[in-house]
Amino acid sequence: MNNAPEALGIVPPPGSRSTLAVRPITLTMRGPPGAGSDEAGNTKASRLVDRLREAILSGELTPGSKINLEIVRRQFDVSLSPLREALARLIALGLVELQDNRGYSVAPVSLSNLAEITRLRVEFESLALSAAIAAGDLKWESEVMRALHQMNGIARDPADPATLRAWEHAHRDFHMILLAGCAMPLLLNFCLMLHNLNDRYRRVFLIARGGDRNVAAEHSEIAQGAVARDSEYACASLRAHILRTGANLRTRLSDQLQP
Amino acid sequence: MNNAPEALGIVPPPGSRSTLAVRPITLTMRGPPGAGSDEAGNTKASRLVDRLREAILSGELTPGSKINLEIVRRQFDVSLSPLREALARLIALGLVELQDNRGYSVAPVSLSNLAEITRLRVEFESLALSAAIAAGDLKWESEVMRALHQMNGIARDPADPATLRAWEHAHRDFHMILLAGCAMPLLLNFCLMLHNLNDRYRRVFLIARGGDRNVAAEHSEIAQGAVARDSEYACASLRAHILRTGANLRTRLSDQLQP
DNA sequence: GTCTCACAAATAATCGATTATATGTCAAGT
DNA sequence: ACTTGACATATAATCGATTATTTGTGAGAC
Repeated sequence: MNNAPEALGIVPPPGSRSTLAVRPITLTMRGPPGAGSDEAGNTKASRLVDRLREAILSGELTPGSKINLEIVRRQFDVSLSPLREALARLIALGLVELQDNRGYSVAPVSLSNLAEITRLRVEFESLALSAAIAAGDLKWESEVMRALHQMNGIARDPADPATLRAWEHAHRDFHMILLAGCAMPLLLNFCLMLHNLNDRYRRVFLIARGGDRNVAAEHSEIAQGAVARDSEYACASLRAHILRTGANLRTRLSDQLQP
Repeated sequence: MNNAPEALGIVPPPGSRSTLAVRPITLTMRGPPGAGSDEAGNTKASRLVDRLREAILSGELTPGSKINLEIVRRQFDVSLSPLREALARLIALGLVELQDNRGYSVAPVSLSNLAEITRLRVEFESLALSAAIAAGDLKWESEVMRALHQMNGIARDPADPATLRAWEHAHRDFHMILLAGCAMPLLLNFCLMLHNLNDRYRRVFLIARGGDRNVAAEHSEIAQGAVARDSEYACASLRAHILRTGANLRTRLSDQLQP
């Protein structure tokens, strides 16, 4: 036991004397902080992760369906190696599942799954937001306001999917930047995952009717509470926002499940 | 947009008419419920996941170090494909990180990381335990008692690593079974991940001195509170247990960081 | 009719070799 | 001496082909 590390194919990090190293590497997230891990991505596998995530979140890949590697491989014009690697990485995002020797499948949707996502979002995002309000600095406040403005500046046109995607992107950015001040990378990752899963329900089951006027107001409310450092108010607004969306989705989903 | 699903290489789940399917597939976890995803694993990639996880949790793979694919490949006598896939899956467990074109590295350790793990465990496990107590049935109670007995029946002999591993395994099982009644698979997964990360700190930095007599008592306390359906008591005990371990680890870790 | 087994087709998993990218080294220039 | 750039080496990423496993199908037994 406990051989020299080199014997196991690992290279001690630079500047570490023997056992330990404390490095500031971003966990799982690439690119600048606050970016929803959307950056271009240099490798095929990374680009595949982005494309497949989008395909799943948009509903293009049916929830619960099996993923035929050969067909996807041809579709995206890649080899199996990066495809399998990308799918394996999507497990971390909660978007695909794997059964040994039976391949990958798109994460299914269900009422109970939606309920859990909503409940956990309430808990996790409240925790993150209150921590962010306690720890965040002026730069964070500014970022929140920027993201809010950016999102509210995008008009969602149901006829133009590009605007929908752009808004979804800005929306996720807003929520993640709001929480990013909490200085808890693991928690942020969990929140991002839940957000992704929630987005799928919204995009697949909530045919974006343009007149979501109150949503913009809700977001503003949350942001104002945050920059005013009013943790109670901000968290209550955020909770209400999440629960409202959740209830809305639950109705739509149960409609579509027993038609 | 929104082509026929078949065009994108996906196969609609059996029994689904057109868009939806609600299946009971276990998320990310293989094997019977309560098993810490430790089952043999049929594919090389799955076996690699288990072996690499053990290597990381035991500290055999130095925290923060880069992983040289060629060396590991030879070490474990596999090809690159399953190795990369296994590493990609370990991202989901929080044990490795990836930087495009710079390869994989073992997740680093730090005081702030430990602090976050401890804090999130307190939050998440309290939530899960109270939900489990509210929702769990007699079968769940019995499982908890079984896991408790199993764990307390294993004597940890510092001279024999096999006993240490066996206890770690039983310990993780106990904690996960305790929470398993909560019927929130996503939350359970988060708890499992945090538990894994915490285990590494304990195994690497806490040279198991055998006389951890109070730990057994703490576990019994939690279990008794759980089966007695005393949510307050059980959660308080669990919280105290987590915080005690966390404080203990913090001391050891900061000692080793500045020797 | 239905159950079981054997076989065939489909698909998942893996391998060995190749290509692309990053890292280290050294010479030329300032 | 220090920087810059070109080259060589090391390593990560990808490919095309092969192997292993599962799934579908049909013949035969009961």
